[in-house]
This record gives sequence, structure tokens and C-alpha cells, in this order.
Amino acid sequence: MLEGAMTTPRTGRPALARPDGTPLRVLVVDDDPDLAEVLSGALRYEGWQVRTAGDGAAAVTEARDLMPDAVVLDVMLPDTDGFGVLRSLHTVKPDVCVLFLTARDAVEDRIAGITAGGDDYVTKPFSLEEVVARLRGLLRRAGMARQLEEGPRLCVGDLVMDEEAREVTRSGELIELSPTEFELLRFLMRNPRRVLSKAQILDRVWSYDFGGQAHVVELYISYLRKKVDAGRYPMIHTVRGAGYVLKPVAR
Amino acid sequence: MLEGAMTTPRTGRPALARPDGTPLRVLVVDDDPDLAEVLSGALRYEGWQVRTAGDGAAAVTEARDLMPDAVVLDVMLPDTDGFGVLRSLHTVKPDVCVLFLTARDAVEDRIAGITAGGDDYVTKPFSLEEVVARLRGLLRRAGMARQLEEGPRLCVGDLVMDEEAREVTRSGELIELSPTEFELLRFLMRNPRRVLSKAQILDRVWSYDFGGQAHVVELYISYLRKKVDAGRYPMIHTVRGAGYVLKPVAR
DNA sequence: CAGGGTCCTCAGAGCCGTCTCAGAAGTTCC
DNA sequence: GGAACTTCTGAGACGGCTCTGAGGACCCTG
Repeated sequence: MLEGAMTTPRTGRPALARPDGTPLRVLVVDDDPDLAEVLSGALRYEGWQVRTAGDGAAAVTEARDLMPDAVVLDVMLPDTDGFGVLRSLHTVKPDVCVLFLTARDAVEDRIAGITAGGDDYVTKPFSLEEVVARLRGLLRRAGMARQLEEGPRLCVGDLVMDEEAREVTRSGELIELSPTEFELLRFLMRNPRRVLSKAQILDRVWSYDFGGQAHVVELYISYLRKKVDAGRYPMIHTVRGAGYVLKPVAR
Repeated sequence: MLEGAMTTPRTGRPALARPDGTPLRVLVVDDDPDLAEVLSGALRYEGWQVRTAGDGAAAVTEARDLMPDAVVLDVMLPDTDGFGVLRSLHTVKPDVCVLFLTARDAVEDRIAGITAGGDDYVTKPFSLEEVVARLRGLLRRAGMARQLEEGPRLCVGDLVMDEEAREVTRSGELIELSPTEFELLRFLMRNPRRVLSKAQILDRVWSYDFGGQAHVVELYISYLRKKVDAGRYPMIHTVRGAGYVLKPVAR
């Protein structure tokens, strides 16, 4: 397999790779096997090499073997608490990035100090886009992946998104977006020229426990159009019966 | 790796480096492994090369091996007291900078005697921002890191902070801040144009044992706005659902 | 041209995040 | 020992955000 030719299944973007050309490795640790499966599927799809573990002990064992670049770690594990695992992981691999998963209502188990290092966290229920984005952010800041080093800017035509500053501009004009609008646009911008079905969008942008209708996607596309395309040449297109595409104006 | 291209993971600022280009080295000595973990995570994030030790004997051994530029040293250790360790450290490396960690009720004059030599101290419980800032101050005064020699001024737009003098001005006008307000503003100013979540702010600006709600962050942002933005063009912005950003007025 | 399906948009209800005030408790400094 | 300051909690107000429901436009097909 040619190193330079490796691409992710979905996007055709170059696979995430470390400076030596091997794919980025991530360890997913969650005691809910369904959730672990969804997560690892999504990450594999993004070009990661994924392994999973169901508890803290297994996590450390797997980590020793895999030497992952990043770990997605549920704070509530059957055997150990997140902090202990974090310490063990740093012993195994001092420069590992950790993304914590934590329940929203678990205000008590403070995650004090966790974001103090480069690490980050996401509250359950989360959207896959959010997890993927945060993981990319971690890796970028750690300077780990070649492709991510360009910076946190996402560009499609004259539409520019700065993920760190959460700022979106079109031909220089600032566009204000709500959290959901922002996440939806990010998903579109990470998949330009690609038709995305409403189901796909729902799976990636909305949290996994969302019980609502696909109708919300139409609604939010409508919101986005008003803000992104307003008065300008349209970039968001409907493909009837299939979904939506984001395309730069000029080809 | 190109020497001039090295940057810290988080900020993109130049990595802390000694005159010969190698990263600055620090030894963290504390018998509480959680605290040592948090501290070393934060310092690694700032670009330091970090090692840890759990007691005085290990500290001296590690120091002999690492030859650190600075040591963060808990005064209360299981085997020796901090002062004995200090003597040993100075035998190993006479020009080492030491930042003491001490309980609030510790005897003041003994600390005063210690810090006479140019070293500094921080009382527990401390905030990570404070430790990092003090360590930077020590190194700067010792003339150890090239990048830090420019001086202790932090500028974002017309907002200027003199860390040493603890003085803040906006377009020349002096702004009086309480200790917490000052530290919060420093954190914002050290991360301009970057959205910082309330959890992130809490982890860095408040002490590690703070048990309260993220609500305090909102409160202090509100205080800061009244003093920093009052009547002027706002620099502190809320990003709903994400956190806060400090941005210079002009883009 | 009628009919069914798909999609768009508006209006509104409920919820959630944020801001601000007021006051209690703790601290520092004279 | 008192005054000023600082820090944090709680409560209420406000506004924005998210989603539901409904009406209507558009498109394709029979």
C-alpha cells in the first residue's frame, strides 16, 4: 500500500497519520459495549486505527500493547476511577492525549484538573461529530498528526470556519451561529461536494439518544441557509430524495 | 525537528527552551500522586519536560539524573523536610530554581529565609495558573529561557497586563482587579481568540480543591466585564454553550 | 391535471444557559 | 476589634435555543 495514497473510507481525505506514516491509533474505553461499538465505528471511519477496552485494567493492558496516540475514556468504569487510569496511561505513554466521557448529571465526580493538561472531555449524551472534533483538536494541539498541523481552519470556497475561536465567516463577513447550527455546518464543511442524507446527518450531528424526527435536519438546514447563503450565491443545495450538499460556488 | 519551529502544544507560542535549544526541564516533587499528576500535566502542556518524585530521596536521585532547570517542591514530604532537600538540590545543581509548595498556615519566616535566595513559593491550595506563572517568573529572573527575557508584559489589543507589577491598563487607564479577577484575566489574555470552556477556566484559575459550581466563572466574567469593558468596545465575548473568548477589538 | 410525496418555512411553547443582584461568610488590614 | 474588601451561594429575570406542528410550495408520476 502506498503511503501517500491511503485515504479514509468516507471522505477520501488522506488517512490520519503520524509523522512516520503509520495511522493514528486510538483506544476506546467504555463499559457499555454498544456505545464502544458506535464510537469505534465512527473513529475507524475517520481513518483511525481503533481498539476497545471495557474497564480500567483492560485499558492499561491494551494501552501497553497498542501504544495509542489518544484514548477515549469513560470516567465511570466498573473497576477504577478515571483519575487512576489517567495516571497509569501517562506512565505507559507520557504524551498520550485523553478525551474523557462523563455523564452530564454527574456534577459530583469533579473533573478537576483534567483539562489542565492537554486533555479534554465531552458530556454524555454526545454527538459523534463532537467527539471526533475534540479528538482532532487534541491531536492538533499535541502536534501529533501531520495533516492536522495546518491549523484549525476549515475552508470551502469563501466560507471559513475557525474551530478554536468558533468563528465562521463568509467572504470576510462574520456569521453568528448557535451550537447546533455550528456543528451541522462543521459536518457539511468536513464533507464538501458530498451528498449527506438526513439520517447520516442525524447520526453524526445530533446526540445518539435523540428520539426526534428527521424533520429537524430540514429545519436547521433552513436556518443555516438564512445565515450562510443569505443574499449570496447559494452553497447549500438540496438533492431531492438523497440529502444535502455543500459546494463552493466556483468549480 | 527544527529548533526554531518548536512550539508549545496549546498556545503555538515558542516552546520554552534553554539557550542551547533543548526544552526546559522541571522536576515535580509531591507525595500526593494525583496532585503530582495534575501539576506535571499542566507543565508538560506549557512546553516543559517534566519528571516527578514522591519523596525527598527520589527527588535527589531524579535531580542528579535530569539536571532540571527548576524544581516544584512540596515542603511537607514523608521522609525529609523541604529544606534538607533544597540543600541537596543545590549540591547537585547550584543554579537550580525552586518553587515551594506549602500549607497556608506554615511558618512564614522560614519560608522567607528560603526565598531570599531568589526562589519563590506558593501556598496550598493553589491554582495551576499561579504555579505556571510563578515558575515563568523564576526562570525569567534567572535569565534562563531566551523567550521569557522580553519581559512580563501581556498585550491583547489595547489591554496590557504587567504580570510582575500586577498592573492592568486599557488604553492607558489603570484597572484595579481583585486577585481572582487578575488571574482570570491573565488566563484569558494568555489564550486570546480561543474559546475557553467554564470547566477549563475552573481547572486553571481556581484551586484544585474548589468544590463549587461553574457558576462562579460566570460571576467573575461579569465582574471583569464591568471593569475591563465598561463603556468601551467589548473584548470579552460569550459563546453560548461553549465558553468565553477574549478578542482584540479590530480584526 | 390530479395526487402523493418531499421539502421549506413560520410560529410558538418549553427549556436551558447566562447574567445580575443581594447577601452571607471569610479574609486582610489598619 | 472594626471596616473594607473579597469570594461564593442562591434566586430570579431574561433571552436565546431547540424542537413540534401545521400550512403551503414544489416536484414527479400516473
